[in-house]
Amino acid sequence: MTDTLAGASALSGRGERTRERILGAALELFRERGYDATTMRMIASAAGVSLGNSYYYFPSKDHLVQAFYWRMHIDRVEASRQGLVGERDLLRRLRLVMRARLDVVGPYHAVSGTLFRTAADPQSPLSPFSASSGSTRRASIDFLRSVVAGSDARIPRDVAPTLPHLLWLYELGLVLFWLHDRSEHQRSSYELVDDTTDAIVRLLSLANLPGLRALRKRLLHWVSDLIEEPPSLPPATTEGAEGEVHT
Amino acid sequence: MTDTLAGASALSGRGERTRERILGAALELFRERGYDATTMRMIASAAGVSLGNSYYYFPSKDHLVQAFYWRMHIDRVEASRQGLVGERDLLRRLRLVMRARLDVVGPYHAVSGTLFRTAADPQSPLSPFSASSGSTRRASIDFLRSVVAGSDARIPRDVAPTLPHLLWLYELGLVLFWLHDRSEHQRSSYELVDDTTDAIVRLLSLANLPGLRALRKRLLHWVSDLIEEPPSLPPATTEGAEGEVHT
DNA sequence: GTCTATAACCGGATAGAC
DNA sequence: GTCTATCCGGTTATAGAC
Repeated sequence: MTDTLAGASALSGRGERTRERILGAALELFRERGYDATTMRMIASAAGVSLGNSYYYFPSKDHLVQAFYWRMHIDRVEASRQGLVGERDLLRRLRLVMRARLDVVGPYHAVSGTLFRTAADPQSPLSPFSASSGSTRRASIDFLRSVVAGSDARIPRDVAPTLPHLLWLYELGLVLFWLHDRSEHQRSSYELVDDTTDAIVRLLSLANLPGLRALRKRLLHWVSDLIEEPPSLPPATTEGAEGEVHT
Repeated sequence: MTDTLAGASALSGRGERTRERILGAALELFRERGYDATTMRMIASAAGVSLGNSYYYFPSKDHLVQAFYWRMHIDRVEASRQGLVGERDLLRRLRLVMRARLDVVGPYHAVSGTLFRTAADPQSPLSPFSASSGSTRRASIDFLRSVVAGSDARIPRDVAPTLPHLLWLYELGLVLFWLHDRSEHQRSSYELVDDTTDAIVRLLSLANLPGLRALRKRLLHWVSDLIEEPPSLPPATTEGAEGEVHT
């Protein structure tokens, strides 16, 4: 139950539209003025609602960021849809979706550092690894799984189940690089996509080489350590008790 | 001039002691209650100074975190000193200093996520890549250079100049893993140190293999992209004009 | 359930007097 | 260098309207 908030949830038509107006105003202001310089009071007035009402839909400023992540996921899936149809080559499919990933966040490059700030804290609900990021995380991993599954590549049996998680981690690293990318239009990041997707596909085809088998075991071990779902919370508590960090 | 603040700077004896009292109180409170729950008012009163006076020494709460980073660097160098004496084996030297890195931050594990939060923003002066982190960054890289130089390992000519930077990046990744490490006493992170320092030394000895030469070029290219000193600011401005993100 | 309006609290940051 | 007073914005609380 810590997890429902990402998407549209169950809101009547009117509420839905209000929520959308607030989120839209927020994202626009974030892009224009940055995160810190955008006050909740501004967002409310730009959306034409009261401050209190903003908090009705988004319990905190951070929740707007969470909604932003979800939006980016949706947009990215949408942006890749066309290109994926009929494309069976794994390299091309990976390149496509990773480029799409960068495309959708592109307009937010200047703010993204600040937006991701909170996400860097593992204790924060906004951490990509947290329970409350679960829906976005799972949706992303599922998407990546479908990207692989839709290709004609043969994936080694033991790698297959972990591969989507690995790709998700890779994507996280990519975004981290992108954040620090000072080249114009983040061209470097796009080049990095080309280079690394290529490397990934190569490594996959080499994974059966005896010399790499040990390394592969190691890698899978470490990834599972990191990716493992956090221990489920005691069943008693129902509220969003994420560890009282944000007091 | 954006860079002086990390260490002790030029303060009279009294100021020096006051600064130290404030920093000490802050770090203690951070460990005990976490970053967010520790208010500047608490820090000031624990240090026996007024709120305003705290701000005289640390222009923002973030600056306390910057001082924390510097302190960690110092402590880590100190913690490694003994063990490095007389040790010429590169693997052992690396393992030693990386373990020391984890040792010194250990007591801060619970808070570190929050402390590193701001650091995740590339625009923030606290970013490890920023100009104002320059002194700590350079000191760390210099230290790593000395760790390599003090060993009897032969480093390929083209790798040698970049190796300290590479190790610094590796260390960053290590700390990132450590942040998310939920094993008791972060044992996983220590195992990761053992595994990866080993891998690094192996890779170094293999770097001359023809198959790896292209990969090496690639890697060095990407690292230089990331590590490159940010373009120096226009000479006119003297103040800490880091990009007005924190308003 | 959706929304407004308003006041208040709290903590980071600043101004300016001593 | 040190203080007190004040501002500003995220957040909460309340009380009530549609």
